[in-house]
Amino acid sequence: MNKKMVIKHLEKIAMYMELKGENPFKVSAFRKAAQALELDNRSMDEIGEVTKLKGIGKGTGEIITEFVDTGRSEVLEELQEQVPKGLVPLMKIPGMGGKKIAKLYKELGIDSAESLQQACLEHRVQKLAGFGPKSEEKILTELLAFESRPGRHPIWKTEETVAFIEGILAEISEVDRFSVAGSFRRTKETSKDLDFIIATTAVEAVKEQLLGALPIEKTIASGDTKVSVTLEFDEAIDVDFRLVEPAAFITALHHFTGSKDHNVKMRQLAKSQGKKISEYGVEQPDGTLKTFESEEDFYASFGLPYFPPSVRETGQELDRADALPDLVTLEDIRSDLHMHTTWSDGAHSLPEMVEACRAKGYEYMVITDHSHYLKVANGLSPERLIEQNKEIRALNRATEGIEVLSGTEMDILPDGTLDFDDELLSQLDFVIASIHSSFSQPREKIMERLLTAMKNPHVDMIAHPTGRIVGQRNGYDPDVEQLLDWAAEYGKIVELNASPYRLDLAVEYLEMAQEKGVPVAINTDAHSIEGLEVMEIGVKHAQKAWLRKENVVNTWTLAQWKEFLRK
DNA sequence: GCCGTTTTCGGCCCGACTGTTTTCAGTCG
Repeated sequence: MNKKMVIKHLEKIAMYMELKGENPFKVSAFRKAAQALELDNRSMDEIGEVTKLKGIGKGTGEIITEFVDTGRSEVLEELQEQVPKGLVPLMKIPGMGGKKIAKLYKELGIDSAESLQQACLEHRVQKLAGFGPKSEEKILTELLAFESRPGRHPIWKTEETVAFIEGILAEISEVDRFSVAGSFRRTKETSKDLDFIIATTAVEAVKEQLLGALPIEKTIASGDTKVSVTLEFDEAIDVDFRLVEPAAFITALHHFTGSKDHNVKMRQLAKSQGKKISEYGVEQPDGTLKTFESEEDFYASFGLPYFPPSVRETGQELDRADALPDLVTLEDIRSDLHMHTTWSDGAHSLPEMVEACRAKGYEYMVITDHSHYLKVANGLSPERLIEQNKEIRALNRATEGIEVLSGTEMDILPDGTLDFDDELLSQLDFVIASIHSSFSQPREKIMERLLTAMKNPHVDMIAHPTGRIVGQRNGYDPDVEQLLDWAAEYGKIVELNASPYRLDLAVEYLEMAQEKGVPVAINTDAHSIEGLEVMEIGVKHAQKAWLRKENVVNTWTLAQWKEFLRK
C-alpha cells in the first residue's frame, strides 16, 4: 500500500469531520497522524507498527490497518454518507470553514456551490443566525471569483512584487525598519500570498502612505496591527502587512516567517521552558515580556542555534541543530560554473562577466556558452568555440585574482547524439550537457538521451536536469532517481540551477542526490551580470534540502575541483 | 483522537480581524 494514499485517506477523514462540525482537536488529531506519516522517511512496510509513531494512537492505527488491508475504511464511508460530497469544495471559499458550511447544510439544505449561490440570490443565507447581509454578499462574490482565482505564485513573479513593495516601504519616513516574511522569506518556490513586517510608532501615518502608494484591488482587512489587501499586478496577489512596535520587530518577523509547523514546535519548546511565544515577545516564567535585537538572540534565548529561514519548514529541523554548521552558505561559494556571454545569448561580454565574477570574490569560474544546435540562442559552431577558447585562455593569463576556465553548455540533441565531437570537447576544461528541445518525447527516449551524455567521458555535469519552469511547465519528465544513479556510477555532477525560473533540481531530488553521494553544483546560468546574483536564491534552495558544503562542488577549492574532474 | 513521572483527565500554539453581536464565534495564518 502506497503511503501517499494512506495520508490522503486520513486527510479526507479530517476534512469530512470538520464539515460535520466535529471537535476541532479530534479533527487536528487526524491531520497530525497524516503528518506523522508524511514526515517519516520510511515506507509503510518499513514503518510496520504505525502506532509506534508519535501522533498515531489506537483509533487511527486501526483505521490505517483497515485501509491498508482492504483499501477502504468504515469511518470514512460513514462520514461520506452523512456529509454530502458537494460541501468539500466550499471549504475553499475564504471566510468559510467547517462550522459555517455545516450550518448552511443543516439549516438550508445547501449541498453544493450551485445551491449555495441560489440561496444567496434568494437572500435566505442572511436570515441565518451568525450570518448577515455582508456575509451573503461576500459569499456571492467569492463564488463568482472561484474559477479565476490564481493559486500559488511562483518565486520569479513574487520577486518583482516584493522589490516593488520594498521600494515603497523604504520611502516612508515613519517606517523604522521592515522585512518581507512568510514563505517568500523561506525561499519556497511558490507563495500563496506575501507578508511584510513593519516596525513603526506611527501606525496611522504609515498605513495611509502605504495604502496610497499600492495598486489596491480590494481591502480584505484593515485593523490597527494588520492590513490585508489584494494587489492588482498582471495577476492579483494577496499581501499582508503587520505593523508592530519597533521592540516587537524580531518576534513578529519570526512569527510571520513561519512556517506554521516550525512555530508550533517553537511554542511547544517555549512552553516546556515555562515561556510563552507570541508575535510581541517571549513571556518569561516571571511574567515579564522579553524582546530581541536579532533572530540569533531569539533562538539563543531557548538554547538553540540560529535556524536560517530556508530550513524552517516541518518543525523537524529543531532536532537537526547539530547539522546546521555543515549546511552550505553563500560565504562558502567559490565559483560559478554555468554562465553565458554575448558570444551566444548573454547580455554582457566575456571580459565583463569575468570582471563581475572577480568582483564577487570567486576563486574560479567557467564560461559556458550554448552550442550550435541552439540557433535561437546564437549557439557556437565548433570554429567559434575554438576561437572563444583561445580568447578565454588569453583573458585568463591577463586576469589577476580569478581563474577563468573554458567550457560549453552543449545540447543533447533529440536523436540522442551530442552537439560536439569528443576531440573538440577534450580541449575544454568543463563540459555541461543539457536538453533544450523535444521535451515531449516519451520518458524512455529522454532517458536514452541523458544516458548518452552520462556515458561520454568528457561530459562533467548535467544542467537543469528536469527542464522545469517553476509554476509553468513540468519539463521533460525524466526518471530522476535513475538519472542520479547514473550520475553516481559515471562520476558526474548534477546541477542545481539557481535561476528562480528553474530551481532545478527541486528540493526532494537534491535530498536524493545527497543520499546517493552525487555532487551538486549550484550555478546561476547567468545571461547578464545581474543574473549572477541569483546564487543567493540557489544556496537558500539548497539549504531547504540540507545540502552539506562537502557535497556542493562550488565550495571546493580549484585544486579539489580539478582533482574531481580528473577522476 | 492523542498524550503523559507535573497528568489516565484535561489539555491540545496564539492572537487578530470580521461580522455578527451586545460579548463573541468563526476563520485565518
